[in-house]
Amino acid sequence: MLDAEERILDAAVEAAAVHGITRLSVADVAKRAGLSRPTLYKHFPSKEALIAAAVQREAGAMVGAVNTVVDGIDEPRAALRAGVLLALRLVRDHPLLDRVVRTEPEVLVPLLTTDEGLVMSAIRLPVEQMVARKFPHLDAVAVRRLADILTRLLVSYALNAPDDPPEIVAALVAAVLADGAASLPSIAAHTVTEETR
Amino acid sequence: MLDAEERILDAAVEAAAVHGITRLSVADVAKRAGLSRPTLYKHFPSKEALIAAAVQREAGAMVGAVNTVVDGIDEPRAALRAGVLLALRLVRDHPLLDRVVRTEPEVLVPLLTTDEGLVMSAIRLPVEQMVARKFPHLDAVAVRRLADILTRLLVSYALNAPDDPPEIVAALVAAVLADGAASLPSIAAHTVTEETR
DNA sequence: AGATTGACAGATGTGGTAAAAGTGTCAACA
DNA sequence: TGTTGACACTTTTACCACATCTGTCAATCT
Repeated sequence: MLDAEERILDAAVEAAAVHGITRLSVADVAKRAGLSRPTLYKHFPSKEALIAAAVQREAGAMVGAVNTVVDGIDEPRAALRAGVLLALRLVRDHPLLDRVVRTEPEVLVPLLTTDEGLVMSAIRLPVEQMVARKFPHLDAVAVRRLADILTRLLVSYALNAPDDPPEIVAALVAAVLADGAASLPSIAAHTVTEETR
Repeated sequence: MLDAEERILDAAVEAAAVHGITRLSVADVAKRAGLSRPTLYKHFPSKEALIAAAVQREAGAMVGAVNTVVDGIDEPRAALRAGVLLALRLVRDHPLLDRVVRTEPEVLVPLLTTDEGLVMSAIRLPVEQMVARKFPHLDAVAVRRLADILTRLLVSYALNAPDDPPEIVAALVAAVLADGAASLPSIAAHTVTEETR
């Protein structure tokens, strides 16, 4: 049998994807995990801690996957494009994130505005580390600023799906951030077909 | 005496900045404009039309100001920087916009997500036209994509104020979009002092 | 003993309703 | 012609009874 806490986190993500974040109840999570509420409270001290652990696990998995892809490519612009592409696909295909953005986006507002941009700062850290590894010639300040721009674009694409497919967007962002507007015409239609998995 | 409709729009913006968008009442607007509700309804057929006219006027003024500044500068990167700087200052100093983002950002959610990104598409049009004028060597598709990125960044900065001052952000965005990451180190501290008005 | 659970107290959220405020439109007035 | 008090209708607010949920026991089971 899987680790109990992993099973509980799976149940939490599943329940949230079905009923939404605002309607998430620990009774529902416990039932899906095959145990009762008091047992669940032995593993997680509160509902808030349960949610925090779940989002941390989901976000960590995404960051790890993107990190792996990025580190497997030497050339900065190609690595950037592959990382952005994977990130776009992960957020688009994540059932819970998709559910929240589509049906209850208002819960994201406090995370994006009030809490000093909690989401922004959480995403910016791994993004900044990746940028630092791929653009070693940039100093720390330039890295931070480039990471800020990239983070804002990623959040924007996650909240408001672009018209173009992820392959185009990834190639576009990588081209502009790496080489500026002058490199834009190099993003031709063939990029789509050859990159489509 | 000023034109009645202009006075009504002034009153509407003022009332919304004080009481918020959700608490905006046409009785309040009428009182501030120095007339009664029935008279106000002679000028605007409904509350919805009044709000639409107000945001259209405010947005139009901003777009016009940015357009003027951008068209006064030939060099693309400098024009881009000046336009972004002015846009950042305008949104930061706009009392109503500031009030909405700070105290009732949830009203922005439907505008940014559901309505097919009504705000995004409204802002993208003038941005796209400016980009097309300043980067004439780019084809229509490249212009649209560059404008999309610029629009997303502007909206992001409006919703979530950056750590750096507008002068830095403007120089940064202009440098990256025009020439890519390689041009980043050229954004030094002197840029701030010499640009601060 | 260690893990699990039914059951409880307090907090939180839901549904329904009556009062209040707001919208849009008259006919009457200046 | 331009303005407004007053009206019907809709939407919002305030309240309360009720249901649900959270977090924590002591009791139960293995």
